[in-house]
Amino acid sequence: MAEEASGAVGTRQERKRRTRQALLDSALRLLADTSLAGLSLREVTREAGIVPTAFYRHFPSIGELGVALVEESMRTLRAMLRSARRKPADDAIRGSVAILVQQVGRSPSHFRFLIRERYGGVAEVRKSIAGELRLLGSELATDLARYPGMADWDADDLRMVADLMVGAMLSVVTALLDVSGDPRAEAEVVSVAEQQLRLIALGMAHWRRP
Amino acid sequence: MAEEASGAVGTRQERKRRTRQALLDSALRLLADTSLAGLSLREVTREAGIVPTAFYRHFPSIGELGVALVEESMRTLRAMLRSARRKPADDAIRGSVAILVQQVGRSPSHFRFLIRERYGGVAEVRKSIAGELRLLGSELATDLARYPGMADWDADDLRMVADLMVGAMLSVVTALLDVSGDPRAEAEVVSVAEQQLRLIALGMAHWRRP
DNA sequence: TGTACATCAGTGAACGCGCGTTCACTGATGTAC
DNA sequence: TGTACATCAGTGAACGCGCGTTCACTGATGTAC
Repeated sequence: MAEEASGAVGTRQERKRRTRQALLDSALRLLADTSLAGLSLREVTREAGIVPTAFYRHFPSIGELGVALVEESMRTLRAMLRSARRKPADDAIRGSVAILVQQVGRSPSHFRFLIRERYGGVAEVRKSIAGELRLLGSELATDLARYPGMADWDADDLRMVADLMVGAMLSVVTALLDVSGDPRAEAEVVSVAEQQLRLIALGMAHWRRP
Repeated sequence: MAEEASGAVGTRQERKRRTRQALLDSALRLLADTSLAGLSLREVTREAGIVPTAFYRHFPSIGELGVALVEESMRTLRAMLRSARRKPADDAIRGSVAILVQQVGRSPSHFRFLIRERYGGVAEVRKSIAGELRLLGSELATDLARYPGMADWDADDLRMVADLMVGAMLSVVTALLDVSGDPRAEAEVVSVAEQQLRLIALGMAHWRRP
C-alpha cells in the first residue's frame, strides 16, 4: 500500500511522459480534420485535458510538437519496413503490399499526418519529413541491392528505382486512406498497386540489358 | 477623351474582374510561405490593397477562393498536357520531361499550390484537386491508347499505367520546386525523372507478353 | 444631349471571439540530512 | 523514520492582438426616358 491518497500514479517523471503523450495523441486526433497549420495550442490542450499554459512544460511551440509527431509516425513506417524485411514472402510484391495495407489500417492517423504535412504549411515539419523519407529511400536501395540479379546495379540506378518505389508506395497509402472502410474499393487499390509494382519490376528486369 | 477625371479605367465589370484577379494573385503570393488553412482573409485583402469587407463581393470564403485557385492552376497543368500532345518529339520521354520543367519554371506558384493543398487542411479544395487529377489521369490514359503497340491494352491497364505516370510526374514537380534556382540539381532531377519514365516504358513493353 | 434613378464595388466603424504568451501561484513529489 | 527545503507539472487571471463578419454608407458607373 505505497499509494498516496491522491489519484495520481507513477513518479513525477512518468506522469510528465504520460501528459506529453496525451498531447501528441490529442493533436493526432484533431489532425484528422485540419492540418498542423490550422491547429491551435489551446485546442490541443483542451483535448488533452490540461490548461493551455501547461503546454510549454512539454513543447516550445506547436511546430515542435509537429516534429515530435513526425518522429513518432516514422517509427511506424520503419516498423513496417522491418516487417517486410523479416518475412520475405515467395511473392515479394504481394507480401509487401499486404504489409502496407496492414500497417495503414493499424495506424491510419500517423500515415495521414505524414501525407498531409509532407508539403504542409510548417517549414520545420516539412524539412523533418523530407529528411526521414530520404533516409527511407536509402534503406530501400540497400535492400534492393541484396536481390539476386541486382548485384551489378550501380548505386545511382538503385537509388532511382528506390525513389520510384517510395513514391508509388506513398500514392498507395493515400489511396488506402481515401477508401478506408470500403473493402471492395480497398481490394481494387491493392490490385492496382500490385500491378504497378509488377510493371516496375518488369522494367527492372530489362534495365540496361542488350 | 472619353475618360473621366477619376483614375479608374474600364467598365465596372472589367474592374471587378481585375480586383478578383488581384485577390487570386495576392493569395498565391502569400501561399509561398503558408498553406491555405493558415491564410487569413485580412492578409489577402491587405496584399491586394482593398478593405477586408470588400472580399465578400468576390468570394464567400477563403475556401471558395481556394477552389478558384485550383481551377486556375489546373488550367496551367492542362495547357502543359496540350503542349506535350501538340509536338510529339522523336524522344517522347525526353520531350515530356522538358515541357514539364518549362511549365514548372513558368508558374511555380501554381504547381506549389496544387502539391501543397492536394492533401491540405481544406476539404473542399482537396476534393476539387482530387477530381481534377482523376480527370487528368483519364486524359493521359486516352493519349496512351493512341501509341502504336498499345491498341490491344484494356482500359484498366491503361488507367493503371496512367496513374503511375501521373504519380511520377507529381514527384518530379515536387523535386523541381525543391531545387528551383540550382541548375546542377535541376539537371540531376531531370535525369532521374527520365530514367524512371524509361523504366516504366520498359515495363510496359514487356507487359502481359509471353 | 440631359436628367433622374438604380446598381453595386469598395469603405470604415464596430462587434465579440479565440488566440499565444506572461506571470505569480499551488501543492504534490523528490531529496538531503 | 521524520523534518525541512527544493523542484516543477499544472493552475488561473490577465494581456493585447488579429481574426471573420455585420452593418450602414458613399460615390462612381450604368440605365431608362
